[in-house]
Amino acid sequence: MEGEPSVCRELLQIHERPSHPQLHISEEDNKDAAPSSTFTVEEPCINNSSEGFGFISLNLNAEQPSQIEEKPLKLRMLRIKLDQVNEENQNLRAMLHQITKNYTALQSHLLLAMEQQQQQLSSPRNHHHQLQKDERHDDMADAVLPTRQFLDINKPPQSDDNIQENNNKTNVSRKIMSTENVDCDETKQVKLKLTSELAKAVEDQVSETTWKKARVSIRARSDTPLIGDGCQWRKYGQKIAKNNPCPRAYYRCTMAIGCPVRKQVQRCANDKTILITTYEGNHNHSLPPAARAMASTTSAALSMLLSGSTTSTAGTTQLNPGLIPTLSTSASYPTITLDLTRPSNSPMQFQRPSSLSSFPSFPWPSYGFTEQSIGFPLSSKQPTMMASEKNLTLVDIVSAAISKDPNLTAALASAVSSFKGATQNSNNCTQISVSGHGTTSKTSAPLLGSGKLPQS
DNA sequence: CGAGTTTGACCCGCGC
DNA sequence: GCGCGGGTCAAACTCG
Repeated sequence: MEGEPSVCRELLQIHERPSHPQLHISEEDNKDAAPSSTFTVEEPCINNSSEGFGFISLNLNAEQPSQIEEKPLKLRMLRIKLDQVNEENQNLRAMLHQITKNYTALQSHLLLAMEQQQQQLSSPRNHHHQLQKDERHDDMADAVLPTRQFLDINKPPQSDDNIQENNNKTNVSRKIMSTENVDCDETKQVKLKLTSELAKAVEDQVSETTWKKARVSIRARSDTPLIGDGCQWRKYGQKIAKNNPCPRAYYRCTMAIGCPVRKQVQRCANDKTILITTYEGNHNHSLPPAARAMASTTSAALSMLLSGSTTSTAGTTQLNPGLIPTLSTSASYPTITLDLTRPSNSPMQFQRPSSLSSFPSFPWPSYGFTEQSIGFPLSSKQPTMMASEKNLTLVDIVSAAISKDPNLTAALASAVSSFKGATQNSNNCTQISVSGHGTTSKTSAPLLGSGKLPQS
């Protein structure tokens, strides 16, 4: 930098690295600069015609050289420094604008992917084809959606310092609740953003659970022994539990060695068409897209349970008669149950594809599922009816349930709110049950990678 | 033959 | 300490 007008060199360097347009002028540099030099600071600005930053020139010294000589050099230096600060401020503002822009674009992309997934659920013939697309979308969604798996257990107790943070997270939930009824593009964007915030909050909150073990239980009608959930399981035991003639099967996740996630599958004693699947533990590996959706869903449910963050009445006011949270103190561990077996008065209509119009009408409305998409009804006369396409997964049921119907989220909130009060009277043995719309499923395909179905 | 299931035995926590 | 019940283990078994 010796003996040359360093400011000009600096500006050249700035042009060469527009992504980091920092102007650095030291006093040493200006000692070498000729007194008559014109100092030019370029301010970054948003270039609308192309991506990245553009520049506008700001000439700081329009004075004549003779006038410059009259002013102390220190004043000019201060002015330059001031403009440096302004420039940095502008730069940060521009970067923020760009990030916001990218974020919005990403959200739109995610929304589009979610809509495509819903369409895919409605048209099972495209199911396989769409799976590949979804996988690509899912890679992108990884940056937004939480990767927290089914549950977190054995986490350290929540400290008092986290209470304020939790309150903030609670506000995120409330914000989502409060926007449920508004339906416009802008609101969709806001909701999507808030959902993302909630997902992050979920991830944080779940890790702060005060309970050693917590579970998510899902009740769904199914004639088959298992409902696929995107994961690979191995049965390691079976037991006849008390007060239930139906055996309880124990499964362990085999997608990775040492994965601690387990699940129990048992039919309801009162209604044997209801299959109760209970998840426990936290995957120690990456999940396939379907299982990841399930993980997000169950984590969200569990998070609501663990945070007790639903003192807001926004959720309860939107409950429809089919979403009736109930409380039980029979569970050994804190358990949140998503009951997808009860019918509701949802305005969403059950769309029957024309190809199945000969089948009788079933009373269970669904979260946008068609009979075809959920693989139902399947009579014994049609045992080979699109087995792969009709593999309704638990992911489909629960994810669609929550994404399609905000009332289920509200129901969760309401249930947790009730639970919060209930836990004051009972110790860690409270079970929450949240009833959603009735969905009945019948799957013909086994679980991923599992060659055999358990004979429970 | 390997992967997955079955099933009786065993372990462990909890209540009395 | 004892019994009960839920959960897990592991050898035997099944299946492709």
